[in-house]
Amino acid sequence: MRSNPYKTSVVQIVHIIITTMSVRVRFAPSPTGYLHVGGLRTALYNYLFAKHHGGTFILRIEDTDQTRYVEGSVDDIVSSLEWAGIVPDESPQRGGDYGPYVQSDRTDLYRAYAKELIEKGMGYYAFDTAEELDRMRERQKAAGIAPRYDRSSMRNQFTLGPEETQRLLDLGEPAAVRMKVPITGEVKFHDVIRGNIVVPCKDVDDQILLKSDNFPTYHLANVVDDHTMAITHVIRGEEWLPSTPKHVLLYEGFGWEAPKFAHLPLLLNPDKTKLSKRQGDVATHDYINKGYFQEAFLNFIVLLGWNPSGEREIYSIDELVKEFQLEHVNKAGAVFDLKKLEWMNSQYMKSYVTNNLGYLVEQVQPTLRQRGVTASDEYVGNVVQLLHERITLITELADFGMYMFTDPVIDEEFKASVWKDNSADIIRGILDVIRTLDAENFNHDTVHNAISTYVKDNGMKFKDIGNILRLAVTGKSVGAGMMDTIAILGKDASVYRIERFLNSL
RNA sequence: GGUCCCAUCGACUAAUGGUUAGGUCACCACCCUUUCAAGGUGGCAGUACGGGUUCGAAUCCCGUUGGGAUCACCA
Repeated sequence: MRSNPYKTSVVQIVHIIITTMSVRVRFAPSPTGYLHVGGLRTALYNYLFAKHHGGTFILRIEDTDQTRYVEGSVDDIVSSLEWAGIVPDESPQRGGDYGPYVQSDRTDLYRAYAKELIEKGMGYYAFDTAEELDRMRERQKAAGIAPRYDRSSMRNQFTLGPEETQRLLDLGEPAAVRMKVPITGEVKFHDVIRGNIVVPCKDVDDQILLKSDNFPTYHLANVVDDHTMAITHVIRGEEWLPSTPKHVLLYEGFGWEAPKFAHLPLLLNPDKTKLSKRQGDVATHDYINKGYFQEAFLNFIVLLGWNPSGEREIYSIDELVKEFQLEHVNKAGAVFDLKKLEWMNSQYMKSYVTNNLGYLVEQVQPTLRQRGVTASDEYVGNVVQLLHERITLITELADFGMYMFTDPVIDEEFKASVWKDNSADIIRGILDVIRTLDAENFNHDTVHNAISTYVKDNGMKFKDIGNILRLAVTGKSVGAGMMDTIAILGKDASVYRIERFLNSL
């Protein structure tokens, strides 16, 4: 195939024409808390798929359960997506031609379609109370059969008859609308990631479509919305797979063409269960607050379930858009491996140090100010450069590198382990050497040369002075190379620190 | 328990009937070295099991086992 570039390009062009016609996908979270990292990945895949095909990415809020609504969660979702750079083309905030984009603003629609379903004989009224349903399930459980709505024995329009049903309706009795699932036959559908799936109708429950509070359930609302919003591909988590037959049946009932389905593998805890709060941070804002880089986090999360080659790890968002293919999404769940995330973050750290140091300085300055430290951007940049290989998160810089901004605190344990009788004399000697250096021409090389000469002249090795010099200048046992550290501190600060240290002896 | 989904190194994955099963994280060793890192080199380690189909199977089919999801007037 490679040998015929002409053929390849024609195939590509046809592919592009077919697939860029009008891909429309949506991310549809419910405002019940924060944006889960699994949700972020779902949004990312939707976004990449849309952009890859030149299509439209839509944000829709699924708030049909009023009891679960959590104040502020829409803000969290929107701001987290914004942080990630996953910006919807249509959304409650932006609007669009297919709005409203909040389900609670669309309830008239769902009611009308529920009514249509009843008229078509695909839906029916049910009057059972929560207690009656509980008892039904208990009976079924006792009998050892699967809990399922028993259309033939419960209080619904079939067992009650048309007159009684109408009477109850007129009385304003609380009524739900259920889906009338065929007794026989099977539901077939195709999943882009998993292939063909067949489920016998007898295993599909008569799902509630419209609750007695007149709000729709997810099942009705998502089908109606996806159809009316002209969604072409439903890309969602695997947890929706078991209820997809219901949705397919609804599309058939309405006489609508169903969108293509793609069910994404789950994100997993280390013990392989569905990623949960109990075993670590699951909110996107947790990772934002910890200071993970946006690009690193996205890069990490996108590779959880999808990989364009297996030979490369670092991808820019543009490359991801270019490479993304639903067909290459894995079927099996992926463990969320923090260690690899940290590695990914440090890779980006390194690249920012060489390509975008200003970005890092911008991130560090607020945390320094919080600790009462004022330092120039230039100096902060130098320190970031000096220490970045020793931290994984840029937010750790202020803690790890505080000794570069304030008077050192002596690590007494370290001191005890390296301090010898002649140490003070050596430090004094080095201090004298540093004093002779030109403050204007004070850098790694001049410092290194001067100190090396001193070491050699006194018949020592660098090993003999390294630790005590570090102790005198930084107070700590770990840190960047001493010559660089002293050079960045500058002559005055270095002299001051060593003098201060000697005075404290 | 019913239904559905899934199964390559410890983890993320590549290999879509023909490779000594490749890469990355983690781990181990060595090198570098003034500490700690970073970096370099090398190593450990995998097709869950059993049957088929085929000249040839990680790859296709069946079964077993294991794991997961889901079974609400939640999404």
